[in-house]
Amino acid sequence: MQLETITENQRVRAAKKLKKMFGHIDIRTEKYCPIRDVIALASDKWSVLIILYLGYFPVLRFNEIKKKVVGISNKVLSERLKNLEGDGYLERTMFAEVPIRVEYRLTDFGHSYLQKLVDLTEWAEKHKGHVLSNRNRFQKK
Amino acid sequence: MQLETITENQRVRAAKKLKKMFGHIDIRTEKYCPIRDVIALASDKWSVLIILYLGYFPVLRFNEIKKKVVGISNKVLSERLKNLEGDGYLERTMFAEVPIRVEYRLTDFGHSYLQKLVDLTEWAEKHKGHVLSNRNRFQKK
DNA sequence: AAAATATAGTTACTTTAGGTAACTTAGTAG
DNA sequence: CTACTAAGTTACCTAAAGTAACTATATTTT
Repeated sequence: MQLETITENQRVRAAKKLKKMFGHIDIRTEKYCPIRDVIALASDKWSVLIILYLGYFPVLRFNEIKKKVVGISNKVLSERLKNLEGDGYLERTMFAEVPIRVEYRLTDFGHSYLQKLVDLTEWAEKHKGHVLSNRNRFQKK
Repeated sequence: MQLETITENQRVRAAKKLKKMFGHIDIRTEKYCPIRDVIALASDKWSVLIILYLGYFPVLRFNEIKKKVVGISNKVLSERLKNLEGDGYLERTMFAEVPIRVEYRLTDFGHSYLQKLVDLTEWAEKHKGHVLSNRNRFQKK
């Protein structure tokens, strides 16, 4: 099993940031909580996969996304695209051709979020072995 | 409205990382996908809030978490704690007192994930105004 | 002229996950 | 012997997610 190497320094920095965050925003009473109101919409697996694919392929059409994000249904893809567009992560361009053509691409804001997701994905890729072996061991108990 | 300032450089770096990721792991065919198998479990709003609170308050008991993570039910809190423990983010210590006492704290691995969540939360905090004004405008259409 | 094709969805229906509230367990205090 | 406490669990109900068939529209094929 892999040893985690979080330094004391990193831990202290995180604690400081949290103190700042929890000091300024009280997640309980704040009208807008960054987790509940921002992250919650854009951090489910489908949205994350959509954004990552749009980070890799700058322009994708509805059915292209559907092929890449294996397992997603029309209904959920359509919902997620609408939400992500609504929150400003991506833009939708419709061409009045027949059959209709619609293109999706990340906005600048979407690219800003993409940076965070790439970080997170790298982290997950690095640690997935750890998670999965833990999960296995736990289930056997 | 706020202007996003993602440099061309950052964008290129993200693209390179993605190329590397998409080159090595094919999210479609991989047996274990970091998004579907790791991130998906630990990125829902309840899990994120639990981990952030455990980052700020190093040790918390069941009912303490429940009070802090306002709105969570016993059932969901219990489920999330079990999942997060199972995947190795936190450890559970039970004291055979009466009434029973149970303590939760982050593992080293949990602290490693906490770093990413703090980053993400900072980002969300910084950009929540942007998201919410977009959302508003979009709904009015 | 009728039928088939293509894309980007939508709709009706089923299944699963999430939320609500009452209940459980065990030992101590009154 | 009744009440209380902490940490859950259980039964029930609602909301979200998944499934599969359907729609609109103009072009292409038969």
